[in-house]
Amino acid sequence: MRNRERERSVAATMEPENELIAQRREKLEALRKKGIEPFGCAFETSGSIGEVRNKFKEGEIMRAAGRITAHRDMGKSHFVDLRDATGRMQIYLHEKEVGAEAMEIFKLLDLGDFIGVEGTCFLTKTGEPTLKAHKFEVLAKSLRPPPEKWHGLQDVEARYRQRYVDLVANEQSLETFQKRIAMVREVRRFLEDRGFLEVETPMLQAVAGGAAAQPFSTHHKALGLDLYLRIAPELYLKRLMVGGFNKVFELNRNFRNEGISRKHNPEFTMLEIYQAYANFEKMADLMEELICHLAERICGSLKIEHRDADGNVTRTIDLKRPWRRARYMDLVGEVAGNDWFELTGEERRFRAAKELKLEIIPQLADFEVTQHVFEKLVEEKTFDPLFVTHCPKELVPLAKQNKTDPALVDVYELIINGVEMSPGYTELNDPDAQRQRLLEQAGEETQKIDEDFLLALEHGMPPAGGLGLGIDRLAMMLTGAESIRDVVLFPLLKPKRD
RNA sequence: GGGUCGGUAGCUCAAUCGGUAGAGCAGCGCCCUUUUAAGGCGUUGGUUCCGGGUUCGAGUCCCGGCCGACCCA
Repeated sequence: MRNRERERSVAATMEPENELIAQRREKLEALRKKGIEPFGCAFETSGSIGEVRNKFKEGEIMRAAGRITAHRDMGKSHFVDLRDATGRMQIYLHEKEVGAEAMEIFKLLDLGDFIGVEGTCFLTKTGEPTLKAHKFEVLAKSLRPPPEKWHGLQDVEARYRQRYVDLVANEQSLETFQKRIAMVREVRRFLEDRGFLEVETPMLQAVAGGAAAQPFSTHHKALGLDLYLRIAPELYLKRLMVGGFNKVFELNRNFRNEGISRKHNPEFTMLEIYQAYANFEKMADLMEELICHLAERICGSLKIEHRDADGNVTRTIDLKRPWRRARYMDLVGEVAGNDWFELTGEERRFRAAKELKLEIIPQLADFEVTQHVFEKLVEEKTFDPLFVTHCPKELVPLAKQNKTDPALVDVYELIINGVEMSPGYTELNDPDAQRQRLLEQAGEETQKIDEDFLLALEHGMPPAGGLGLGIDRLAMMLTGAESIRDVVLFPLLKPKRD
């Protein structure tokens, strides 16, 4: 009694109830009146639905549990689809098998409810593997109706806000996330097989270093200490190099307090790898190998096809090795004229604006004008893999300068699918040069100097290669997602208010 | 931050020039013992995102706001 009263008051505090929800609540009560607890307990299964389907053998008894996603009512016999993330299994229900009482309970079930079934495997006329139920249990009642069965959940906002509904209603969305999960698993296997150790370094940092980005700030009460969520793990992974770890990686979240776009979520997943005694070229080889491995494992091919909603191929990315490697200056020359670097700053601005039709705001430094040309005319137009090497040092303060041209750094920037996918460096391990470079950059980028990191370098860091890989962007490339929000389970949105 | 587009039943979508808000699915009732987007007959369901304004009359036009998508910065 008391329970029921509490339930009513819970219901009453929520939004005005619609008829469909009210009906489901009535069924909930009706089940309880029959002595059935609609939010059941543990149910022994023969495995996930996918596993039951694999083990399926005519005549054998199996137990499966899942969500009811379809009901085909033939009068005395009923067909029900049971689903979980591993697949679908058809259940056949008939009064002869389960008894009249169970059929009364079955009438109180809805699409979206969870049940557990024990039944005999058989094939229908059309050859569909089916469990002929002899008993079933109610495992959980769903109080809200599922989306339309054919179109699924289309509303983009609802798909992000209620991803759990999206995953149930849209098979394509489920596939995308399963691919992402497989990708992350394969990255770990690949690196472990090659002797890399996975490490965990601080996400709360007193100085947010390792990249030029706005951090999120927070506060530790007990220490009275302002802290930042990390924008990169780089400086801690390098401390581990100092500590004697020669091959390490970290695969986890970074946070950047900046704009949200098709390519940016404030929290995103990054892989960083460091290898002692390597250089950027060795890291490029490793990256090539890793991404090809992932493509083969997840997509079964090095040719990745992106399709639109109608299934037409909109883009094909060819990952066939070896991947092109070209110098930054040569690539800019290809699109902006081979004399680009002989021009004065003024001439470059003029050409970029007038001939190349780019918007050049006056605040840009000279190297930023060139970088803008690079981003618009090279990066955004390059879909097959391209390693851009020997970038200007202003762009990369943590990499080693080139021996023959100190204006350049020994790095690659890997572009695939029109976006920067992975940077790789020959890491700077000279503490004095590192301090100088950070000071040069700190002026404009408000990057504070991490003195403890410099202290670590003074203890000696072996020469090393390092790389980063944007896992979200890689997932977009491998799944054909147009937006990062389609590969992040719960992307950041403004809360909905009344 | 700026621009463009969008928000209609639980879901997917209609609604002509400003003139009674509709359909399919889901739900509910009935028929049907191998269906699979099951089928047939009937039927319920609306704060048209929110707040103002114009008008005899607003889902539609105007202003403001909220949320989202895309583009730009």
